[in-house]
Amino acid sequence: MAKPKKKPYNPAEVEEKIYKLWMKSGYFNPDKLKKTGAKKPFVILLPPPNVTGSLHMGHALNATGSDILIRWQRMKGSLAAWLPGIDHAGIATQRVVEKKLRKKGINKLELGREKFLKEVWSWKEEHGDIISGQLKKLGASCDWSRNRFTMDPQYSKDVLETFVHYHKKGLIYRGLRTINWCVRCHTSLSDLEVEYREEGSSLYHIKYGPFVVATTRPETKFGDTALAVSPKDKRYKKYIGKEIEIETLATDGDLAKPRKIKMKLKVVGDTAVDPEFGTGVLKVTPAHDILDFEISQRHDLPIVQVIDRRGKMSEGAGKYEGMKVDEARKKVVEDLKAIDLLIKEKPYHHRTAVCYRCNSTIEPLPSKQWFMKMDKLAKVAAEIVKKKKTVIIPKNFEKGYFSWLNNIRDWCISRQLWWGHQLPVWFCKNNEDEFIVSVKQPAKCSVCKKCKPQQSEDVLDTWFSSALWPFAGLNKKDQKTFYPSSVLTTARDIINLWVGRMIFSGIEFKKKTPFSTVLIHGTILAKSGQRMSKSLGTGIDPLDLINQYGADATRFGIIWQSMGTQDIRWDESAVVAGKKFTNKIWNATRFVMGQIDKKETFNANLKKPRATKPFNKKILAQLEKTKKGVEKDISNYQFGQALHKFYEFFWHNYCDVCLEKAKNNPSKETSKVLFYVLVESLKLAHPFMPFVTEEIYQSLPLKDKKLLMIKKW
RNA sequence: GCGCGUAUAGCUCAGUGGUAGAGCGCUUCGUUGACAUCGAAGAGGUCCCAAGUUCGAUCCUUGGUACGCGCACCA
Repeated sequence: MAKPKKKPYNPAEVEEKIYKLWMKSGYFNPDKLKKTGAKKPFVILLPPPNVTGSLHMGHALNATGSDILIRWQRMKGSLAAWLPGIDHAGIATQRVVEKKLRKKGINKLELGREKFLKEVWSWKEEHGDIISGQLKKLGASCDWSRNRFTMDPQYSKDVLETFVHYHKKGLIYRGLRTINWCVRCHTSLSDLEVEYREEGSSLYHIKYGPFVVATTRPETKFGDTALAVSPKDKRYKKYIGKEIEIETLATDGDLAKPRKIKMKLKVVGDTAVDPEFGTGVLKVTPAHDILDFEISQRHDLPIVQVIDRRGKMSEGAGKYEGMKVDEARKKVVEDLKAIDLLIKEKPYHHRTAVCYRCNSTIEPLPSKQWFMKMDKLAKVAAEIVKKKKTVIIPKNFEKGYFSWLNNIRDWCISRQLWWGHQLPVWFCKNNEDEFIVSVKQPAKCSVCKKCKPQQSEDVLDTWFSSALWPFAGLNKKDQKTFYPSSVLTTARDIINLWVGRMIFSGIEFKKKTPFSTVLIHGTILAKSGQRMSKSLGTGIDPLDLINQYGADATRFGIIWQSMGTQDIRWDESAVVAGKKFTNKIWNATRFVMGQIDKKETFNANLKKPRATKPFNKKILAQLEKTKKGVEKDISNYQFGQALHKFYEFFWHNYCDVCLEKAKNNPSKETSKVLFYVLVESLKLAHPFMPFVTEEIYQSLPLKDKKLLMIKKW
């Protein structure tokens, strides 16, 4: 006779049901948790994923770590609160919606700001919950009743009030400066939003009168307003402060006939110039290079713009006007060669600035933008970490943090986008540069006393609003309970972009650092060691893993590989191990239940049974040791180590030895011990593998049992 | 350029100043009572290289090499 097939544990049948059970219980919400006697807040902020995002391995790693901490603390009796939310992600979202409209043949500009924003909002309504749903699939026990969006009315109000606050304090100003301009997104970017890409290019040596200048960007030469040398450079000392006459490329006349023209250029001495580089002479092009702009400010040099906002040569470039920058470079080099001003061309490895969102070239351009003065705030942010009010784990990231803060420039906070928090700035219609800063629209202009001022078209940098994440949009009572939070777990690439800014914002507005610990987890890489990315085809979708192996197995697989804060070369075999392990727990339970008298029920407050038999004594001792080890590891954020300990105990001590012994020595004592160890194991495993443990727990013959999720640790 | 990290089994990684470990994979054997998503047994390692400290180094020190990452205004 054929043996009936046994059914292994099937996560698909269990997970959704269990998540609903948790949601229905309300214990994700600390208000409800309070009724169980929980008092001491333990708060984690979910780094708000972009509204455009969908769950990737980084999110999954981050969320699993946070969920382990939150579930552990909840079981330990803390008032555990995991506050989720979504970031409006200015540039990213605007791009997505623009693309979508373009496919339908709709142009953003034709549509107009108001209608475009309507489109973005409806896109948000449609997509805004996707990532929350994916986090739920992973088992994340966030307090969804407090789900925030960075453009919720209250959140937006807090953002605008922050702007007004800083402006009143004199920390926000408007100014014309050369800033990073993305020619595709058509907006300014902060220094932190610029990334660099290695590119082979050329270093051109060009004749400038008595000098030779080495540059990678000959096409910007029409915007030169000086030459700069190091004040210490003996070769050039005599020229400093003088005007020299040079021969250069003319911008007028026939494009086909390059010719020379004479012009005068001032020579300045500036310490920013490295005498060792190139020829030691720098052409100062204030409009198209940020360093050059700074030099121009120190020496009071004029700014001549020759490239426009589309990345094309502008009027200042004369006959080259309208050419794309790359084209112009080729042509200018050709022309310089033709008139014997190009000395040589050397291959050169160069790092080109690109937009962190769209990856296209950044063009430094002069533009009127809003800036935040950073010197004082940076000092505050550094102090907090120096004094260990906030501890960054691992410690070596502190170095980068400090070096960023020590060399910081003012933060460009305005963006030329439509999607975001529109600046609470109102311009007088009769005086271009006069404005009023106010959250509400002023009824009458206080400058000209006549007009109805018009709001600035700009919006704020997304990171300006994310900087307020630890408290913005929360009501007063919640702020009191949930600020400051406990641990922030996040990826290393946003330490400065986000974490540092949250720290000084927290001090500015709440007088306390927003979190005592920042845990920087590793990065999950492809097995090849490459970065996981969709475009490289190296990405792994955690949802595929969940569908194939179950959420518990996926979490197991991630945590199994998370040893401390090391990067992870992703290996799916760990998820396979996780699936086997969930099944092992499932089957061990079936065995234990078979050992127990069917009519017997246990008190939910199970006491440690007395053991006389050696193997029973032994397993109880091993359990205690494992508990201690797991507890210690979780406290130290060593999630992988904790999971390995539990695995070793459950599989190799409990199942391989203890259960086998029990087969040959059945007794009342043994079954009591087996049952006790099982229940304790479920508790230990729950933060790591919440679904299967809860499902089993619910099936146990326990009187007055509640949820494993809130079972006392 | 400066800073940081990593190098241990076929793969992904733990670990320890004194016989080297796990998961996955592989080999052989084992299916009538928890589990074949299993059990038992096993193969598989110059612990990157060199020097130093030490009675003893995979571990500590120094110097290399390789790979990865971060920062910077070298035009």
